[in-house]
Amino acid sequence: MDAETPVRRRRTRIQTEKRELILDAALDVFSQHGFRGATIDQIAEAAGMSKPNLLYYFRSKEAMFTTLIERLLQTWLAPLRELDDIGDPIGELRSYIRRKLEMARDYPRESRLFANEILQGAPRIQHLIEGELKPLVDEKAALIKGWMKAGKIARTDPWHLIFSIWATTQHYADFDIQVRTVLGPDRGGDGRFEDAARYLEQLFLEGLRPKG
Amino acid sequence: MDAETPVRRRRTRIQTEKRELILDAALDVFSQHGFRGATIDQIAEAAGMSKPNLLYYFRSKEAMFTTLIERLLQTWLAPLRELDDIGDPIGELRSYIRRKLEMARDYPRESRLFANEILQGAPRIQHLIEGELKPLVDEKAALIKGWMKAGKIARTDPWHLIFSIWATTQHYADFDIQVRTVLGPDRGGDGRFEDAARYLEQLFLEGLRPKG
DNA sequence: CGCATTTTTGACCGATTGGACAAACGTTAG
DNA sequence: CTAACGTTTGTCCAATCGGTCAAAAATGCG
Repeated sequence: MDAETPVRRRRTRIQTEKRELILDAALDVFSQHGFRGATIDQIAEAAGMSKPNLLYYFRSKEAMFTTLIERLLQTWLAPLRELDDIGDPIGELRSYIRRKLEMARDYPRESRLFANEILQGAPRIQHLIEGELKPLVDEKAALIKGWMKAGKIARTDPWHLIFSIWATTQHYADFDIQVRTVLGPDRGGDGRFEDAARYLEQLFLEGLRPKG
Repeated sequence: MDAETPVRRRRTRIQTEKRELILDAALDVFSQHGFRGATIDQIAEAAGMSKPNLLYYFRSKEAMFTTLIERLLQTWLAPLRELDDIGDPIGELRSYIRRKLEMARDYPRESRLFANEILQGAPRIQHLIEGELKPLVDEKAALIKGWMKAGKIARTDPWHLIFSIWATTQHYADFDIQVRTVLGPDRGGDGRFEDAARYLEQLFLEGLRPKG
């Protein structure tokens, strides 16, 4: 039944707490070194416990990873789920971009872990991309297409529009080192996310052609 | 003197050929599994030779990787180097975006290898980012800033503009699996790069706000 | 308290890893 | 032919890996 915990029936308070502790440490290590680059010993040390103790709460390294990434995907897709037909389309897209950028700022580990998995060809989550992500994107693409037909936003490809929002926002988490290095000590500080937010808003709404 | 080959003075024709063969195989394996995920045995098999034979041409796994990524960075930055003040600014940016997208299409292995390294915090190429990439970006950012002052393109942040071009184009190499899965069998075929090119041109030039 | 259950750990194991090394093989110039 | 040099490989090694296991420690419970 339960493939992750050694306990069949019910989950102890300690088990719940320790599992969360381990998952947090595992997120640290996995996001920094990838699945193969991470070792159970590293995760154990980050969690402040012994290796066999980790394997008491998770049956394998793989189990930690899948538990982590399945949970992660949900929070990662939440902003897209909230995209709906209530407000005005431009405002909806603007706040979606803003929320995705905030997630890149506040949850860079999650973004990197996801990026790492996709980079390697998504060997462990391909079924989730097909079964969850694709249907959601198709649904939202249809919504966006409706906005285009109604003349609310410019006509273009909704799928690639979503890709470009993902790419530009997650770039600030996944390529953080490069961004900060290129921006330098002064411009690469905490303010870089506000700069990015301002820039992206202009890019997506106005483009680069001069107004004159 | 030469830290990579076993031969001090000169490089044989066989050495030159075999080193290229190995580097190509190494690019395959490294780009798919990352540095730690790749094994010398995998590279050896991909190159059709034995493991000790590999280590005759490259003193270590690390030597293969650094040789590969240092060379790669040059070709990867070439399109940005070509950005200059000759043509009109809009056309320059448009062709830069097109060339970067073509590179994502034609050299996905290089893109993924680079992305993988940056994701892990660029432990092996940080000096290149500081010493080569940053100065180049600063130089081109100044060029773009001149275009803005001259009213040739809209005023915005040149650094983040460059980031967004990198992010959107490389996304089609690095997140290829996700892109193809989400687009589905029909739209995710070979035509996806033309669709992306059309979309990105509109995004960067016009943005999403309707013209009416 | 005493007993059962849960939690923790030291010791250990087989497999895989990057790499060393010497011997064998191939090639070429004298 | 043969000596010298470049190339290739079988074998081996220490380190590290994910994971097991039995026993000890802690905890909960009557």
